[in-house]
Amino acid sequence: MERPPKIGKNIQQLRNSQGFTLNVLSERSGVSKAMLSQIESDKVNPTVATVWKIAQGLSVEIHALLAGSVVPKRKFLINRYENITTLDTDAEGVHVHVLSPLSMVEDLEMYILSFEPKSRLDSEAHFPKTEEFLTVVKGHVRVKAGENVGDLKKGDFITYHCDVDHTIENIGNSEAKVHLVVRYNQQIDTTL
Amino acid sequence: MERPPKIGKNIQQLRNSQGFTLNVLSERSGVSKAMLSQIESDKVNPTVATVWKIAQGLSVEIHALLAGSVVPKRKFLINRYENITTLDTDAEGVHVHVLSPLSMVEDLEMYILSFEPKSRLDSEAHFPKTEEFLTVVKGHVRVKAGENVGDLKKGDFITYHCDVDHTIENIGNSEAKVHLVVRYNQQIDTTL
DNA sequence: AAACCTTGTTTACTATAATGAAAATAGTTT
DNA sequence: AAACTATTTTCATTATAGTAAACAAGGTTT
Repeated sequence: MERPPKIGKNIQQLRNSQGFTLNVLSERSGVSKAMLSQIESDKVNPTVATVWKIAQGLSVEIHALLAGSVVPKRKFLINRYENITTLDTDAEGVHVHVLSPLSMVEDLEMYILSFEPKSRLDSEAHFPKTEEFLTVVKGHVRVKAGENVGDLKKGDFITYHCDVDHTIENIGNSEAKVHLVVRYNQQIDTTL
Repeated sequence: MERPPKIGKNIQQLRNSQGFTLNVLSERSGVSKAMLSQIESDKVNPTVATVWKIAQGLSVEIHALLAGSVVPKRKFLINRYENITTLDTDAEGVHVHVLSPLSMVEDLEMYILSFEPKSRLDSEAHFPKTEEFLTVVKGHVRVKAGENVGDLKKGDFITYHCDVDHTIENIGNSEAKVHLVVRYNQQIDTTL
């Protein structure tokens, strides 16, 4: 996005798709229909509060209205096993395979983690709102996130927030392997 | 988010974290420092265009500034293998394990797909901007997305947009298994 | 086709976002 | 601590977002 987003079309499209008239949306959102009309034709420069009220009336996130009409780039990227970068962690016996090359996706990272017997990976609290999604591919692991603990076996799935210290450890006596998705919600949280 | 977002703290925090003064940010963004000061203390109700300019000056997406200060719910949800819902698809020999229960995550879905020999899964074009991230856990598969084709073996990773018809098929003579992440970018696209 | 209704636009006005300059506050140096 | 500098806040003014009411355009009904 190189210039301020034109949100008029987005709003109009959403309004029409839900079959709302300007009057209806005006009632639902608390924004005058005159303003709605002008916003839809990009004649004015609405405030955040107004756009937010419109989003409420349309039952969508404000992001949906601000999204620029960017032509989707059609992606088709293969990352071969032999090309996958393998990080050796500071933790003994833990190997990290980075599936998603950096900048492939804005806010998602995917890894395969392999744990030798009795090895563990300690992570400090990430940025607020970061969450991890872990699927056990092989073996037995224990996941701790803050106060919480869970033992998992092959095929189990867990999701947790990682704004607290968390660890993954191999509790079996053979190699363990997990598939890990980390989502960075780069939203700023002021409550911390 | 139940009321219009208070963006002042977000901006101030980001500005400070980058070591910018109001003057610097004013120059970088083209917004007067007086306005910046008032916005940061939530005394005014800025325009979308203004907030967007500030985001530019801070080198972040506008979304980062609008994010509400919601207290993060700390998630720790385990989905045991035996409880995982298994869908039998219309496709013969393809089994879908839904790792992430619906509504666990807004816009991410995770699956383990198992393919008996010679089986395949055809998917129609999803909503615009949907992307899939596939890791081969076992066996050999061929992925097609529109014009593109790729053969993958265990450990390979691929990401592709799926606003076109796409298929995943087992091209080996034993069971194949893949880990699939689907991300629904529910942003509105006006160019279609 | 005139009267009526429904939906969207334009107009006149008010409230307030945005600006530049001045005042205040905080932080350093002599 | 006074003098100086850097940073933020307040003030007075201008530009414009937002509103309510009138207007215009399209479609139905009688």
